[in-house]
Amino acid sequence: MSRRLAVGLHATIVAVTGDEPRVLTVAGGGADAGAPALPFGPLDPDRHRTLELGLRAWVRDQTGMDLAHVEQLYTFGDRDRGGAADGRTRVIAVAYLALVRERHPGARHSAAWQPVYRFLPWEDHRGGEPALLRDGIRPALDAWIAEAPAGTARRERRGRVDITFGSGAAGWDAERVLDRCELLYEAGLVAEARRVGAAEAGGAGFGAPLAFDHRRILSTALGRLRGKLKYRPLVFELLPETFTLLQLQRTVETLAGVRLHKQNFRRLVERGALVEGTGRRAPATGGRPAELFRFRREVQHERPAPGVGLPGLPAAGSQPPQD
Amino acid sequence: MSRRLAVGLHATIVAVTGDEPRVLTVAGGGADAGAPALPFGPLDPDRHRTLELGLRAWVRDQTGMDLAHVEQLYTFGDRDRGGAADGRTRVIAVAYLALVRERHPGARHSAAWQPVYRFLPWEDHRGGEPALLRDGIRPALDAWIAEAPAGTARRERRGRVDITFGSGAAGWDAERVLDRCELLYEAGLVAEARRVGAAEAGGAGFGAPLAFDHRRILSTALGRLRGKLKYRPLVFELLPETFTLLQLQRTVETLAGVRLHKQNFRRLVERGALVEGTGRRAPATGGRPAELFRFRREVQHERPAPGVGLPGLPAAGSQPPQD
DNA sequence: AGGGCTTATGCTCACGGTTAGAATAACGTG
DNA sequence: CACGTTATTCTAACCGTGAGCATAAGCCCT
Repeated sequence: MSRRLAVGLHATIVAVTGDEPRVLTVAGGGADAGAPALPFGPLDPDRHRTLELGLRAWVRDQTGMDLAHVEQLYTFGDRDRGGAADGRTRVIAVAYLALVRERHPGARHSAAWQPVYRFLPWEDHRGGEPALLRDGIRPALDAWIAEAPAGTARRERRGRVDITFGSGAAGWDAERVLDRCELLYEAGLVAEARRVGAAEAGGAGFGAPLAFDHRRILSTALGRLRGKLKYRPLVFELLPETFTLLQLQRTVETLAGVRLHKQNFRRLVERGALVEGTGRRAPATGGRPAELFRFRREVQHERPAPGVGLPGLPAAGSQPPQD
Repeated sequence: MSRRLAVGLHATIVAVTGDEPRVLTVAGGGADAGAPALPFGPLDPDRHRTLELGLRAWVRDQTGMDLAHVEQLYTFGDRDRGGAADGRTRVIAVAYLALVRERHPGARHSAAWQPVYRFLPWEDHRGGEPALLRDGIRPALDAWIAEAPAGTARRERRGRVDITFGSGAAGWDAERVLDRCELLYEAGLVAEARRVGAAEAGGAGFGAPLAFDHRRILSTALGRLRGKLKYRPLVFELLPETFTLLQLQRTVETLAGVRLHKQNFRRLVERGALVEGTGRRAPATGGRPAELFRFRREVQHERPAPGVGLPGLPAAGSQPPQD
């Protein structure tokens, strides 16, 4: 009996409000009835001329939202990834990342904004290493390492944990979101993990539940976003027309999950000519009032890789001496 | 009348032989009967548990090749991208990049290795800016710019050309392969471009013809490969077990399309502990014989982002001072 | 009005990595 | 044995980044 094929267009719609990155979720259907899901809709081969147009169309239908920045992330097609109503259809998921400015509360349907770090609590290092990571996840990972037969297999596990969670000499690599997610899946430490042992013993796993393989998609989105901040002026899609440099910094920190040095951040942004002052000042919030800045859209036509610059990697726009 | 959906798995299989990157092509079917195509096969929802396994399966079937490194690139789904035998089926293409070591000549089918730069001749800057670019493409792009109505539209085009082809203050960005490809499509300067004007006037366009939208896929592959070299030890998938540092450098240059400073390349590779000497020396080729090196597979478990380091961007593994 | 708090903004210094070459070593050949 | 060729080592200038000090400009309180 040959299965049918369907293509689902999945949207990870991200906004930043109140120092917190948020993602739009809907009430999850499917097996995991209770868990929220990322919104998605099927590709209609007749009506949708391109995949991205298809995505935009049904996001508008379902939420009334017009997406600003949209980019494809990855295509998931494992047979057991879920997402099919019946057992007869194989659903391929093409996942997208979308950024929206205003926190448009959707209105219709069951759509709701949820803090991203509810689903990936180990990713927020703005206040240092989260307690959950130190007291919950690392010990659980150590146990998972110890479970493996001593020798190569165990060393293998230890190596992976060190690299992805930055336990060893290496520091925390903010972009390895997906690697961490996959590792936690494998170790049976997230809600959806099918592995019985840890789930039964330690409870439901870390991170709020998400339907199907949507935690993987969300992880891909966050990782991509963090990486791309460095060499693309994506942040500005999430900010209002004018903003203070601190607002800008907080938004970046929020997504990167890391605190940044204020003066240096400032220097990078200004030297990169990413913004221009508007002369106006923001309403004071207790200290000296800050100047309001505006994104200089022209940079995109001036420099090859304008980004905001995160620690660990030099701003990608830094030019080698132009001989 | 509702169309059927099909998913095609497309492989960009790359090897490096004789200082030249090569890609495996097959005789192209479809509309553009003469042009070679990238090999691809349909996803079988019943037999293929994952997309990648599907790809590996039919590549083995068709060419007897076992792929080492395989990674997903992008999913193309425009309605007019071609690839369907009849008009009733909408074919979504999931494109993959695969690296193989030995230049296994395929044997069966019409598979053949072709130099990558035959299809993207403007991408090879190892001998300085190629003549084709200076004398053919840039003038044609200037004409395309001049075609636009003066004002914003024209400035827009000029900006895009400057950024993607590095005409202005910015230098050549080796990774923007896809941007350049898209721009040439739009300007009607590649073989498959449907735009009548330039194609009729200037002949068949630049670059050897490729079927369907496969030039786009190849461009995506080369761009990704160039980008990833910097933070992943991918080159070693393409090299024999042992190699000299010059061989390594040539392979990187070949893919990056750029010449590198020998002494510095050396220093980066050695300081990054990517390789270890084997004591043995290579057969002399006219000068002092070089030592043979071997890839240190352990690095992958030691440092978060081991790559070979290309100019313009610091080696991605460079750590900020660990407090 | 002035001290004290808070946030914004400007500036400096040291460190480490990168660029670009010079200089030296080791091999074959005429 | 000089010479061309390739390998390998080493150095000096330069630049971006990380980190912190110092000053400016608002508010609130007494």
